[in-house]
Amino acid sequence: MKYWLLKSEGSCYPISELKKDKRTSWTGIRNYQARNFMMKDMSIGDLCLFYHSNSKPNGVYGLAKVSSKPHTDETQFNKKDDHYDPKATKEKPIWYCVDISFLEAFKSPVSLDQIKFNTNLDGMMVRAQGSRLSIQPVEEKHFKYVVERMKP
DNA sequence: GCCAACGTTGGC
DNA sequence: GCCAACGTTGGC
Repeated sequence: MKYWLLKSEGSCYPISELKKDKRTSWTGIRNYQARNFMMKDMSIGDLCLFYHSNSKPNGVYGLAKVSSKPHTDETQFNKKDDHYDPKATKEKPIWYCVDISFLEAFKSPVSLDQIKFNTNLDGMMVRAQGSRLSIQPVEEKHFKYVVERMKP
């Protein structure tokens, strides 16, 4: 069992949308490191912190679970999609994604400020300056601590 | 809206 | 393979 943090722009696809959809394909990832996490390291049942960036406040808004093996991200072939990649072909896809399922929307988010100033979360990747990676591995102790709502 | 950090591209 | 230029992300 592994733990992850998935970033989404709050205005783009918030946890409330995932709650409605129940399940979605995590498409549009166009970064090799993030893609490789999905292709090689994620397993069905892994738990994910659902993080909103560009929000007020930024932070973890809920939980999701990996619910499929990696498969091709169809948006790479769609010219009308924001994430269209002209270099990708059906024969040689470049981008992959997994499906995730809704687990929980927090009543109140665990804000980035709370995460930053809590010594129990020292070393958590999302705290690092300039950390732009949209899929991040999370240590079990950090995951559990956030889920327990920052209580000791 | 600004801008620092960082990933990607492309010329050499 | 280097690195400058450029585009994007994301916190503020």
